Order: sequence, then structure tokens, then C-alpha cells
Amino acid sequence: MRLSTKGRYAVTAMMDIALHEKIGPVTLADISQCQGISLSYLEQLFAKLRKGGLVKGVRGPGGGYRLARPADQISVADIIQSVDEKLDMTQCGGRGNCSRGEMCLTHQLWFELSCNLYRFLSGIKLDQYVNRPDITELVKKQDIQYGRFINRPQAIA
Amino acid sequence: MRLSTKGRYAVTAMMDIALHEKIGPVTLADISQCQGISLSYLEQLFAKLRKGGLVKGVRGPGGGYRLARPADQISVADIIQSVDEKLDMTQCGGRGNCSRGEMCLTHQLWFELSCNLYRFLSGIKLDQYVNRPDITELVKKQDIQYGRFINRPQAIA
DNA sequence: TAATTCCTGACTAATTTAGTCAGGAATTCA
DNA sequence: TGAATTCCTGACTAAATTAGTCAGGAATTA
Repeated sequence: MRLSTKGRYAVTAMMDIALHEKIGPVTLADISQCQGISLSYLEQLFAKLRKGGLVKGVRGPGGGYRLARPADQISVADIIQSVDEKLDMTQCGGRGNCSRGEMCLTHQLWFELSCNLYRFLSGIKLDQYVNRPDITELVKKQDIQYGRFINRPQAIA
Repeated sequence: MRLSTKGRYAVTAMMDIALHEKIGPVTLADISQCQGISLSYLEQLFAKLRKGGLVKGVRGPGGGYRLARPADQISVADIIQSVDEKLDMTQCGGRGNCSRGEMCLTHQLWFELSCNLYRFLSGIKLDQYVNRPDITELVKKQDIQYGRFINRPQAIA
């Protein structure tokens, strides 16, 4: 398993979209600017998130990305697996042939760790963080700072 | 955080030493052969494990490596941190300045994940696995297969 | 039709992982 | 003593991954 900025970027971007779900689609350009992630890199990540069925793109002016399903049905594990491939900690992919066909000395250990990690991350859905006051406060501050959604009718309503 | 084969190799090697503690020091050459890890790479890892105070080297014929303290006082977290540097999942090292000095949208999430992971891994001491019948069985099979310790007096006793 | 935004693919730079190689230092044992 | 053994060090290399650039096309809206 690896948790690099790649997975973190993806989760941050998804969180940004989830937090603005009511306003409408969120552009990658906005995410890029507010969260400090390279636009082209975001496009790579979103290609995977789209293939993973987590987001839907809306083209044209006023377009952007939306969640493909409700925020309470998207877990952090879903997101990381979409871009990072796997949360598995064993080197054999759980097959148990890590040491010349046999199980290696630490197979059980990594297997148990993987289960623990997966349980934790798949238990966290986007909506949990979306509903936290500390997070919504943070995003509100960001939106003002970067003048986001000032020309969107939904943002006023 | 990253858990690559680097960390896995280190834990596997430490486990190997712990499992043979009663016989005596274990050479890197033996670990290399039995666990299928490059000798020179092991030497790099053990330089870190030594600096981390987890093992002690014994030079000369009959030498090798021993645990620097009892197996029930060495956790998997200790080992990974020695070679892999950190179990922290935040990109800011817990400082909370991940997004231009401010906390990023997902800071809390990674922070909580780090705590969870650390709690899990520091709870697992080497002796837990050393005392498991499935592991001792595995290592006994390995020892026979590779003809280990056949010329060591302690191995007979 | 022009602007906006997604979307694709090929390319590049930096970092990390995994490993090689050469040689020296301490220790044991014959 | 001296040869074998093993740790120990540092410099170097190859492959993979991450993070990012660039150029351009496709769909949609106004």
C-alpha cells in the first residue's frame, strides 16, 4: 500500500466537490487554485475517478464535476482505490505466495493490517466530513478568499 | 506514509532474528538466502535498524545480529519507523499547515488515520508472532530446507 | 460562433526503491 | 599470527513511481 499525495489530492478534491454539491458542478480549475493542486495532474486523477464511477463530468460553460452518487455512499477507501489501485499491504496481493510460493513470515501480519485499514477507510463516507462544522467553516473561508461562485445564481440562493 | 517492501523486508528480517534468538546471532547472509532479500540491501536496512537501537551486530565467525532488547519490547511500528522514517499520513507532519499555511480540507482525516494505524502497529510486538504455532512451524520448515544452524552447538541443544 | 470546460495522450523531471560493488574493521579460531 | 568470517561504510546504478507539463481535441452553453 502507498498513501502518497496522489491519494490525498484525490480525497481533497472529492471533498471539495462534496462540499459544494448544492451549488453545482465544480471545475478542476477552481480545485486547482483553491487546493493548490496542478490542473493537469488533477485531470489525470479525475480520469481515474471517472472510470471508478465516483464522479461525472459536465462539459461546457457552467460545467465541472459532480459526485456520481450521494456523498454518504462514497467512502475514502473508494477514492483511494480508484487512484492508488490498492489498500492491500501484502506484497502477494493476499494470495499467500510471497516467499517462493510459500507464505512469508510476515504474511499474516500484513493481512491483518490490511483488513484493519480497509475497515477504517471504508467506514468513512464523504458526508461525515461534509457535515462537520470545522470543515464547512474552512471551506467557506476558502471560497471567500478565492472569490468562488460569485457569478453563479445557485450560490446566492 | 508508505509501506513498501522496504518496511516489509525489515519486519521479516527482524522476525527471523527473533525466531532464532535462542540459537544465537543470525547472519545477514542467512536471512538473505532464506527470506529472498538481497544481502547488500539488507546491510542498508540493518544500518538503520542499528541506529534505531533495535539490533546489535556481532562481528567475526559465529557472529551476526541479535535483538537489542527483548522481543516483547519491539513493536512493528518501531521497525517501520526505523527504516521507513514515518507512519504519519498527513503531508504536513501533523503541523496543520498543509494548504498554504492553513489546515487542508482533509487534515483531520489523515491525522485520525495516522493515530489508528500507529495504535495498531505499536500494539504488535515481535514476541506475539514468535509464539504463534503457524509462524514457528513455517520457520522450522525454512531452516531445514536451507540447512541452517547445522554446525552450531546451540542448535543441537 | 466563441467561450468554456472536460477529456486524451504523449512527454518530462524529481524522487524513491531496490539493488550492486568495492573495500575496510572487528572478531574468532586454528 | 593469520586466515576466515561477518559486520560495516559509502558511492554508485537501474527501475519504478510520482508529480507535473504540454498540445490539442470534443462537447456544451450562451
